[in-house]
Amino acid sequence: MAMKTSSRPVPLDGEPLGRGARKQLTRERLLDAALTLMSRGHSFPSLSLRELTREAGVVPTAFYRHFRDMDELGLALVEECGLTLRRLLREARKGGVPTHDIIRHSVAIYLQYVRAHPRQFRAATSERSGGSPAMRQAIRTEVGHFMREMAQDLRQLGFRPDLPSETLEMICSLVVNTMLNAASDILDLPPEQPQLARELEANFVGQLRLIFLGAEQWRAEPGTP
Amino acid sequence: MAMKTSSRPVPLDGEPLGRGARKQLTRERLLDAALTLMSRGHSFPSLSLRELTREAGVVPTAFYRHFRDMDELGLALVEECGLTLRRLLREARKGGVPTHDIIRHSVAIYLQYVRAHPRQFRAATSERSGGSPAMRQAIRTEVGHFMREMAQDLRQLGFRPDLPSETLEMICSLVVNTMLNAASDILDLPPEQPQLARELEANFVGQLRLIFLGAEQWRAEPGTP
DNA sequence: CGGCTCGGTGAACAAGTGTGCACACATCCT
DNA sequence: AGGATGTGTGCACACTTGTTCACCGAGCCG
Repeated sequence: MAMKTSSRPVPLDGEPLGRGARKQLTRERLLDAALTLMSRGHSFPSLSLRELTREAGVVPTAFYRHFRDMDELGLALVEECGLTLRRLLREARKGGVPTHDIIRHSVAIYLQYVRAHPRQFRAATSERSGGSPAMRQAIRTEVGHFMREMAQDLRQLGFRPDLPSETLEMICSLVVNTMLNAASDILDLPPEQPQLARELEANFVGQLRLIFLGAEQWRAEPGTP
Repeated sequence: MAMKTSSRPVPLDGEPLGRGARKQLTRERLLDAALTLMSRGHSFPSLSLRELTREAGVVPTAFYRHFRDMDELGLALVEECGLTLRRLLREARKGGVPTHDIIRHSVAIYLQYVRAHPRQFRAATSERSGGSPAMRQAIRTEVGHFMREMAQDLRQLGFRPDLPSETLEMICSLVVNTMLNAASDILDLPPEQPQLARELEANFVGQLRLIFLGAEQWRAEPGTP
């Protein structure tokens, strides 16, 4: 008669947690496992349910206590990452009006943040055009929120108050896309190549400066330097 | 004894083809099958070898006559798509100096091309940050070629001859990224929504105009000691 | 305390997967 | 012509996958 040592949900800490708290904990473990596996090269659509639960340290069937299927987990993942990344915007909001040095500074902060949360950014940039149509749409919506917040911030900072919101959002969409591309590039270069990182960062700064240069000159008087 | 009607490589045409030609034909069929499956929502890393050969109309083991594994096929796919897309650049090269109407025109041509080759663009934008590290690197290289060609063209057209190649490539990299993002957006919107397509196209045109506006106003290093 | 809820478990299944092997047969090179 | 080459085939194997089912036992509510 084998001793069935079943039901050992949280071997880490012996603290007695509430049952709801415990549920959300393993739920977060599943989401975290997805991010971890993705950061190891797997792309989300190629993740298997079993692989995921293995990484999370639970039995495959436990998955269904939290999500109907992988798509649902994907959507939850997008939402969580979106929240995390928008927290970044709030932090970076402390910067000022877009002048050159401010851009350089913001870029440094941003890239530092990217490097500190590689799994989230890898997932965001990876599945932006990779996953299921539903997931793509969700990411697009999230990026849209991001872009709109940035536009609102620029307006509030008194940047080009003459421009209609439409134009401002067009500009911010360009900025956000550039930021995400830069994040993807940064995460892909070999870790022990500070020179490449410098070049990439300089490139990134240049692109943003170019964009804001164009934004400042947008619809300005033609032929008046 | 059952009649084994084996070895029927090409049931389509009875024309006797050279054996090497036949090989390349099924090779292209495999690549084509990959594109087709991807255009149906599958992302490349989630494609199975059997699914692919099924779509291509060959037996699974025949795959190994052409590629060692799926990764190798992926790289071949990237290369083929890169060639196809660079052909586009040659066509679009007939445009002139970047003025506003020229940009609008080029955008129209580009989007038309995107819509005419949805599978290639879907694959390119989808796996740009999605696939295996090797695949990402390959796509990055391909995009780099694209970007360099564009920079060379701009130079040859006499656009900002005072700018160093580095800056020009920085600008073109921004343009290329914007183009790919636009392609991804275009392919993702519902097919029966011309209004959304118009808005997206206007957005795209605006972003490119913004970039070139900034590029025209760009001045050399503002003092970096 | 006693029953109920419900997150987690293990066993089981059919279906699909990658890959090795021997074989057919059209094409090519002597 | 005749043998060599090499692409496509069929079969086989071990393995993983998603999903079902009954069951356990801790947490919660009366």
